[in-house]
Amino acid sequence: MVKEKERPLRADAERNRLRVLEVAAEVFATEGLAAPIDEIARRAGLGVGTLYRHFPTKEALFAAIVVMRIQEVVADARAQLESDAPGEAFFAFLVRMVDGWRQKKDFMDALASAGVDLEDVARAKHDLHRELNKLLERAQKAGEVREDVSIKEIIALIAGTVGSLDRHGIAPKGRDRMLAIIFDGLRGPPAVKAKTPRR
Amino acid sequence: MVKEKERPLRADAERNRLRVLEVAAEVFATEGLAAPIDEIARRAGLGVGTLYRHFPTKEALFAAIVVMRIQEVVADARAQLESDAPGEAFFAFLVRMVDGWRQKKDFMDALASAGVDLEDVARAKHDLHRELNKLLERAQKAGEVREDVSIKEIIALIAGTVGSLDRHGIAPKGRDRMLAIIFDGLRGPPAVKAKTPRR
DNA sequence: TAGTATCCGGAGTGATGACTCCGGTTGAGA
DNA sequence: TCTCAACCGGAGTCATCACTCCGGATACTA
Repeated sequence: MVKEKERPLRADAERNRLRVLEVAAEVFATEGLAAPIDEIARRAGLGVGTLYRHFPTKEALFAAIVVMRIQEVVADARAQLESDAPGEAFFAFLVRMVDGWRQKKDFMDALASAGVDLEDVARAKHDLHRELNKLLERAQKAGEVREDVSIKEIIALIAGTVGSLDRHGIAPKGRDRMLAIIFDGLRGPPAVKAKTPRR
Repeated sequence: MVKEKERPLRADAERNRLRVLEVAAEVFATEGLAAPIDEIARRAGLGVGTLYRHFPTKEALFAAIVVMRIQEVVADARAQLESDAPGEAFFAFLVRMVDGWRQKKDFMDALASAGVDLEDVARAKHDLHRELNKLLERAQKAGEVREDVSIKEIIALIAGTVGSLDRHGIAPKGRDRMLAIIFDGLRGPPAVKAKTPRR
């Protein structure tokens, strides 16, 4: 991969780039990935041309946002690694992940492998898995989380649940119960307990 | 609502109607709801006109399939009510629901309130909730499932999880672990246990 | 077997939306 | 201040789809 000589963006260009990113993040979050590019341009007060100069395709724009979001989560995970209560840190992190993702359809769709698959996103996802795994392993070593589960499964569980919340119109109380179920399951033993015995 | 005098469909019409339903179910299941109508018509060996005569809109066609699917699940739930092991019946039912829905994106999208919202679908969903609730309450009375959870939350939990499976590329083993976590959580007590204590 | 209500096929229509192109504008170095 | 590379705006292009329309084909009835 040849590294291009990068000239700093002109002031107006830089300003517009950030504005597009900001507006697009909001629009995708509320309207979903199906939101028209023209709408984003309109809300940002820019022409579509400008938008396409900064991000060559809609997918690229979306990917940029996703990478941004993932990096936020990674930073959060790193912060939790400072905590000296592994279990608490782990579960608190999951709760924050749920709150942070709620109503961010864009991110939900994307964390999954479906859809966007650019190099940047792949790298960000890799980082995410690595950091979360640290958090998980620490909690497992402390005996606070069952041993037989992988971070991939936990992400799927949480992401799926978050996605379900608005799709099924679940109220905050329901959300708490759903999380409680998952958390209890995560704490519980590796289910050595046989299937519910027949009476 | 005025009831129309219904004349039985002509033989060829009836045949085509069923064929459309069958093909559309398969196409939606594999390609998702975004699959073009023309593609369905092509695979069914029919013109689009024929298709639109039987189902006035794409949404109506989709709704018909969803109703069909829900009715299958409802029938399954009713069968489980015959069992004399409430807990086992309940969990076995959930497992079958997961297997049945896997890779049926159409159904997944639709069970959620988002999207289709025709009367027929609403009624079918209502039936589904009613029957599953019987199954749940029976299991709860038998002490096999925690008391504080509603059927709506369980459906959201299962639907979300199923949706996650292929989006996150989870292998069968991972799926089993995810289900084990949820099931353990469902069996466990209403989490009276305080938050993980700080050391 | 003829007559006709019903049904079929698929070209055509209109709407939508991603993306391009280029004449006009602007920031910043000399 | 002058100059021009870099940037902007948005009308226009092209592809995709849901859905319509109507001349021709087909299944029932008498």
